[in-house]
This record gives sequence, structure tokens and C-alpha cells, in this order.
Amino acid sequence: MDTSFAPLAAQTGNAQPPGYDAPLELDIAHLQRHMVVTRRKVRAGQYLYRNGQPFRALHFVHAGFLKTCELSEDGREQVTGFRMHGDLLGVESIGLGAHTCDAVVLDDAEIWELPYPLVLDALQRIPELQVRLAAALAEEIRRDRVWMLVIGTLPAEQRVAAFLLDLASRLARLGFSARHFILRMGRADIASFLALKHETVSRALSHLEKLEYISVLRREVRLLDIPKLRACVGTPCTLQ
Amino acid sequence: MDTSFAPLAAQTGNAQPPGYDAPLELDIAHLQRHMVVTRRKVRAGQYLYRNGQPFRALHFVHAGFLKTCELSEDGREQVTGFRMHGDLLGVESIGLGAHTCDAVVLDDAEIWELPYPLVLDALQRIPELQVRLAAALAEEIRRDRVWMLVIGTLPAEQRVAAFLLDLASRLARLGFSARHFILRMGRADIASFLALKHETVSRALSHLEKLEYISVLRREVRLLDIPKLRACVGTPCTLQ
DNA sequence: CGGATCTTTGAGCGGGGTCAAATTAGGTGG
DNA sequence: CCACCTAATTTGACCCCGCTCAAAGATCCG
Repeated sequence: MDTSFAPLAAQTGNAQPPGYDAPLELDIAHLQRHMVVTRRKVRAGQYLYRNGQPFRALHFVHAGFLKTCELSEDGREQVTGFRMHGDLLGVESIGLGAHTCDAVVLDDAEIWELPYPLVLDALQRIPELQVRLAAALAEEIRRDRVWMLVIGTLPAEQRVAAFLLDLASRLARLGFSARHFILRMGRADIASFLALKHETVSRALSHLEKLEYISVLRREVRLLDIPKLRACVGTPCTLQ
Repeated sequence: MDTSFAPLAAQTGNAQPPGYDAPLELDIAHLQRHMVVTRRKVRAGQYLYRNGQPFRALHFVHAGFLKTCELSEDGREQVTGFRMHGDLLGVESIGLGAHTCDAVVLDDAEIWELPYPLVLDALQRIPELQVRLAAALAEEIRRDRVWMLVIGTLPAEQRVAAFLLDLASRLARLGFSARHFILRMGRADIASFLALKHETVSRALSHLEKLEYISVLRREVRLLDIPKLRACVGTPCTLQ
């Protein structure tokens, strides 16, 4: 058992991440000083919000893990992203009266609700906040576009490798181990996100394990050879 | 020759579109009153901006047609969208010092440059503008996510149908014919956008023609049976 | 302990990719 | 205006990656 297991335990226990210090954190610090932020606990399996529900607040993920799903009228479904501590949910509904996607909790979460009218109010009083909100939205656009690139140009196994590297890099930024972590989502969710089928994801993971790039046991993943993983992806992922 | 050909001629001639009145137009009207907007003509084949170039301005497309391309370090390329009159380019670079993608002009364009420092300035003076900019960014996120859904859940031919319907609906909003238009991009660009190969797009178009849903001759497209097209896509497209 | 869900793995197939060639446009200079 | 060249598009033939269908563990829940 390596030392990197300690943060993993913290991760599992939903504790506050150790060393998080990303730009958005400052937004939240600001916002907290200027508005009532209600804290809401949502258990795994529950919806944070659903397509069609009125849009009243932005949701800051303080703890836990979620996915966002885009839906079509005829019942098709697409996972568009996974969210964890430090991420802001609901921004895609800004300018609308209702949410346009589902946010599903995959691991018990604590969500800080930022009522949108109060956010608008704060934007007027704190000029810097405008810049930061716009930057956060732009960041969201860039993230989505990088995944379009991955899905549009990489074969299945490399998409899975890119997914693992991205997850690792995000966990690392939160102070967790990048080499050893627990997947909070099922194969089907990963598959949907990567525009694959769950059997294909499973096979890709098995093959990456056979190559000794990773080891997988159900939802426990170890990245054994990050350079090789990065090489097979063309290094669009920011890890170390 | 049908009556819808008149707006097509206007479209071809790069004239100002007839009946445009979308939300963003108001932004621009506002902005023009509050800052110097420099008009820039860019010819087909030129870059409006390139990955890595300093980010200095937002670009409002007044006329012409462009594509945006996401790039990877190892040379892969993905078309992430097509832009026309009323669209705002460069928003994805907000919060950064440099652009993170290419914007390529496909049909001679007139671009209104909104220097970013002046935009920031205007944001402080015109509270409504904040809301509108955030809304425009959120709209961009939603658009991207709908395409993720299309690419993740529809087979090739239906992606192409969805693409044609989307293009038609955008042209219709600008006052052009939704049933008869000229593609401004090559098969390879459509293919990249839809995560396909150009031969597949070509075959899909040919097959849709055989079904008599459309007629295609090189870049001239007629939508003959929009209901059937919508049906085969599951109607995620807003056309009429 | 038993049932539901998730994951893995196999076997076989097919949609879309690859490779190649033919056709057509479009551009350029003679 | 035409000959030539380059680039875009279409179409065919073939093949392979990833999907489908199926079954067998594994895990978690009550």
C-alpha cells in the first residue's frame, strides 16, 4: 500500500480536499462574502437538477461527484461531463428559465447553491466577478471542445486513455493521487461520454492493463505508465 | 427557379441579411454605441485568428462564413463549428492571453472587431451587457453539447441530416431560404465536424438524395422533405 | 442467501474507414 | 478560349474497429 492511498481514503470519505487552490475557489470566497450560500447534501443516485426544471441557482460542488447528461426528445442520452470539487454546475442554463440537462449525483455530494438573482446582484457590485464568471464559462467551452477533438480524432482505446489522464490530472489538482483512484461512474457512463459502448470501454481498459499501462480492478484504477499513456494520446492532456 | 432563390443570391453576394433580429444583435447595437468597432474584411482562405496568437478582441461576424478548428499538439484537427452573420467569435479565449483555436474564413467575411479591453469597460458601464455576454457564452455551451449528443448517439447518415437541418434553421433565422442553400464548406469540413470521414459524408448525402429527402449537386443543396429529415434525426433540430 | 446490477469476455457481424480510381470543377497561363 | 494542372467530390471494393448479442462471473443490496 503506497503513501498515495491516504488522499484516496480522504477522497472516498468525501472529506474536504487537501490542497485545492484553483481560480474558481476565489469566486466562491468572494461570493460567500456577498450572498447567502445555502449548503445542500444530495445522495448518490439523486438528481441535483433535471431537464425542464426551473433554473434558479448556480451549483458549486464542494464535495462528491456528479455527471451531466444531455437529453433528446426521443429519449437518447449523452453524458457531457463529470464534475467534482471546485466545479460550477448549471452555467449552461444561464439566460434561460429552465435547465436544459440533467445533473446526476454519482457520489454523495455537498452542493453550495448560489441563487442566480443574488449572483446577478453580486456581479454589479463586484466588477472582478464579471470577468471571472465569463472566464469560467469560456473555460467550460474550451473543455468541451477538447473532448470534441478527442472523440473526433482518436480511436476507442486512446479515448479511454485520454479520459483516465484527464481524471487523474483533475484529481491531482485537488491534491489527490493521480496514479491511484476510484472511478465514481460506471463503464456505461464513461462509454457515453466517449461516444463508445460500455463493452468497448471494458475491453479498452483490459487491453491497457495487458500493456501494463494501467491496472484495473472494477472501479479501482492505477496508472502504471503515465508517459506511455500520454504518448498514445498525443498529449492533449495536462498531467504534471 | 423558385422564389427562394432571391435570398440565396443575396447570400451568395455577401449582402446584409434581410430580417435578422436575434438577441445578440442587441448586444452589438449596445456595444457600437459605447466603443469603437473596427470593421475588417477577410478573404476566403485567410485566418481570422490562429491558435497561439494574442487574444485582443471578440469578433462579430457581420457577413461571410467561417469555421473554427480545435488543434492538438500532435497535429490532429477538429472542426468545432461554423459561424455566420450574428455569431460572435473568440469568446472561447476569454480569460486567456492567447487564442486556443483557429478561425478560418470560408467565404469572404466582414468582421466587426470588439477590442476586449473596451468590452470589459463597457461591461462595467452597462449592467445589462454582463447578463447578455454570459447568456451568449452559455448558449455556446448548449450548442456544443447538442452536437456531442448528435455525434454520440446518431449514425453517420442521421448526423449529416442533423447538420443540414441545423444549417437550414440558422439560414432561415437570417431570412434566407431553409430549403435551398449553398454549402460554404467542403465535405472534409463537414466530416470533421461530425466526426466522420469525407467519403462517408459524400455517401450519406448521395443516399439521402436517393431517398428523395434532399437533392445535392456539389455544394448546392435542396431540402425536399424536411419532415422526413427531422424524423430520421429524432427532431433535436429547431426548424420551423 | 438471493436477486439486481455491473463488469468482463467471447463470437460474429456490419457500419464506417481505408485505399484507389474516375469524374468534375476551378484556376492559371499561354 | 482552351490546355493543363490542382483540388474537390463521388463511387467502388475491401477490410477492420467497434457494435451487437449473449453468457458468465463479480459485487452489492436487501
